[in-house]
Amino acid sequence: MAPVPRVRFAPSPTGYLHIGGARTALFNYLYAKRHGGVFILRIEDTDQERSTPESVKAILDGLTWLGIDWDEGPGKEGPVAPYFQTQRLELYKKYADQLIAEGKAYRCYCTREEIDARRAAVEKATGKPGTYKYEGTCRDRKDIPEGRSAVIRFRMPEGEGQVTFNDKVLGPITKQYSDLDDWVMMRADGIPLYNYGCVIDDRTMDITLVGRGQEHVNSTFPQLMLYQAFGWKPPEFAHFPLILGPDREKLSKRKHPEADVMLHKRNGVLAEALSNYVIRLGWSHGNDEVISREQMVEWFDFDHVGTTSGVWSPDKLMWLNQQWLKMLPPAVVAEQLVNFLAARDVQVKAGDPRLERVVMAFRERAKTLQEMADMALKYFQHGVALDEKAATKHLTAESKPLLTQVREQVAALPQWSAAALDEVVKKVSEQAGVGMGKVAQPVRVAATGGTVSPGIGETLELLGREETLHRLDAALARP
RNA sequence: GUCCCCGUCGUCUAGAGGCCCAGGACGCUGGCCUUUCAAGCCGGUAACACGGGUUCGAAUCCCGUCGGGGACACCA
Repeated sequence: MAPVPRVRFAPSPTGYLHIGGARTALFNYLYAKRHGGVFILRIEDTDQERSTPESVKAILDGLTWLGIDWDEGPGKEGPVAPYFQTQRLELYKKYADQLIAEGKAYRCYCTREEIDARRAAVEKATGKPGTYKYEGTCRDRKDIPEGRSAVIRFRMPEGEGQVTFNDKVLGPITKQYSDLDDWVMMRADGIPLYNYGCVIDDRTMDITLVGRGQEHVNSTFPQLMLYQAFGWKPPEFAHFPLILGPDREKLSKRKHPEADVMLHKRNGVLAEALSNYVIRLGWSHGNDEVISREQMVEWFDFDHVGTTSGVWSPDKLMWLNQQWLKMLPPAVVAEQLVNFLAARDVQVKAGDPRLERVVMAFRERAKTLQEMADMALKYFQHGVALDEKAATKHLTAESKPLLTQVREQVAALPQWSAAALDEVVKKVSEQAGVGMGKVAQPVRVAATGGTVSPGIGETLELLGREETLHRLDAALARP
């Protein structure tokens, strides 16, 4: 009987939720849901300088917005709590002591300055960066130098050897011992470093599979050494391809503003669309493009996670967003549109019947809620400014009599509906013996100020009788 | 530089030896529809990095070259 899969997302709270992190979270989440497992959120806040409570909140908010809810983690204390690394310090100490007692780790009294100097010397001598490896100065040190604090280093086994693991995405990957060194597990103040804290937590939280970005494949090896030293069976590993910016470098907060999940929310992207887009970057299910959360849960697997990094494409995100704008129930979209209208000083109460009509009218024209709000703006305002060019072209001496007819007939309409309004335009143009455009365009310009809008009946219906008549009159009154 | 990973249309990808002179999607583009703009529908554009093997047969397997990315901290 296989144990219940337990996976985790372990962000460090040093900023907003990153797109790459969001996808890592989503992959893990889907894997858990798919296999009836548990999705754990662990906060790796051991970087004292950079971790902030605001970042924790930002990450939680981002995940929540995307509909990625955790089974255990902050606010959802479970059997292996706590879920903040800074609250698990005794654990790290306990296991470090054990390793030291067994001679598999040791205290190192070299100061940071000494190490830095030696590294600089080596790199200067070889002329190559990244070639420094800790010499093992304190490996067999017996004395305890006065006035010096000690970090704890892992003791790499001597001699030939290699570490291998079978990645669920990449396949077997191997590293020679000789490429590793005695890395620092814990600082003098008892705060663990990533590779150490990560292993202790994954172990003590009963994680069965570690899914993370490919930037972590190299850190898997020292981590594996630790499992070996403790005699623990390591979890499975799955490394996901990176997401690249337009410059083909790893999407980073520094260089790529689009790395911010919530920026997209602010831009009017739907959570459904963003997660749909992001999951297709690095994973596929045949030719399917528009994928619901339910389908993701049903279909997700590591077999179809790709091995190659993907480039962020705003075009496709926009296309997907519109697909979702059209697929979601109008009421759902309307609810979100309210905020975007409010930001434009249009106060509409959620549930206002006009909202859903706006959504239906503009979801085929807008790619984002942002655009939709811009387009919808003038339908909620009183009166409209006429675009000069459009007015000059369409509000002419020839068109005005037609406009007047339309005005009279719609005023008398018993039912203010798009169909009835369209019928009026049709009738007027037929009677005048002109094409529909000859009537519809002047009406459109009068009603919206410009030449572009949804179907004319739809447009007038949206405006309402009172506002329509007001605008038609205003246009007619124009010299 | 060292180590690790990767290499199918501009981009995201399907493809697990013959179904592929390579399919879908975005983008771009021609047309249809049409009261405008969209949306929709139909069509076009464009790729297996290169060179060697293995095999009756390779985008798919192996090797090399080149190219790209990632990691090389008392960050995560």
